[in-house]
Amino acid sequence: MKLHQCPVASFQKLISGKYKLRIVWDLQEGPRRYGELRASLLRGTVGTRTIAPRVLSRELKALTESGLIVRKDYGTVPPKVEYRLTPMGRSFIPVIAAIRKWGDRHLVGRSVEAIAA
Amino acid sequence: MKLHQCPVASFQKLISGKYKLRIVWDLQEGPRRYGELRASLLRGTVGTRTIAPRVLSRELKALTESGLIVRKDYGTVPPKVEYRLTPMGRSFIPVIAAIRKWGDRHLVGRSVEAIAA
DNA sequence: CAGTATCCCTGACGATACTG
DNA sequence: CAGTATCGTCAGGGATACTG
Repeated sequence: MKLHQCPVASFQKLISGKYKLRIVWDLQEGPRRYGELRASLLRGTVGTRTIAPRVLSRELKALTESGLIVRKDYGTVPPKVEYRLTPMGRSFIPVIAAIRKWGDRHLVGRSVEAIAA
Repeated sequence: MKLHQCPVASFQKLISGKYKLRIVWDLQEGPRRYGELRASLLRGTVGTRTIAPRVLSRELKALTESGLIVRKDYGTVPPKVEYRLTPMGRSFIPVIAAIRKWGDRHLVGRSVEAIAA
C-alpha cells in the first residue's frame, strides 16, 4: 500500500494510537522494558488505570514495523525485552518536542470548556 | 472535563480526525469556504473520492470549539461561510510545518512495506 | 515478565438522501 | 451552498483470562 503524498496523512498513520507518541518520547532517555513503558504511560494518564496489554503490544509492534523503534529480546527466563529508538526514531524527537512546547503554551491547564469558550 | 497534564495527549485529542491538521494547514493561505476546503482536501487524498459532509462538518465544528479556527457566516442566500485561523491557530502552523518537514524526509515516497522492511 | 486470546463496545468514517 | 439526518461498517481501545 502506497502512502499518501501528503506527509501529514502519513504522519497521522504513523502515530495513530493512544500511546505511540508518548512511547517514542519516553524512549529518548534510553532503552526501556515492556513493563517500564507501561508503568510510565500510566503515570500522567488521567482516565485509565490499566493499559490493556493487547493495546500496548500492538502499538509497540507497529512502531517497530514503522522503523521508529527496535525490539531487543534477551531470550532469558523470565523474559526480558527492551525497546529503544532507531536513528529514525531519534530524528522524530524534535517534532514531538515542538508538539509538547506548543501544547504546554496553549493547552495544558485549560479545560475543554475553557478552550471552547 | 479536564485535559490531561500531558501536552501530547491534549494535542492528540485536539487534532484527532482525518482532516483537522490539513484543514489548519490549508487555512494558512487565507480564509476558505466550506466547498473550497472540501475540494482542497480531496486533492492529495488517495483512498477517498468523496468526503462525507457529516465528517467535514464535524471536524470544522471541533476546530472552532477548540479555538483554532473561526467560522464566519455571511448570512446570504445562497449561503456563504468562511473559515479562517485564529491567532492560536496561526501559532500552530510551525508545528505542522515541523511535522511536514519530517514527513517529507522520512515518509513520503516510501511504501508501508518499505518502512517495515 | 512479556506478552497472546477472547469478548465487547464506542466512535470515526463512508455513503446517500434531504433541507434552509 | 453549506450543511443535517440516517444508516451501516470497521478499527481502536478496554477488561479479563491465560501462557511460554
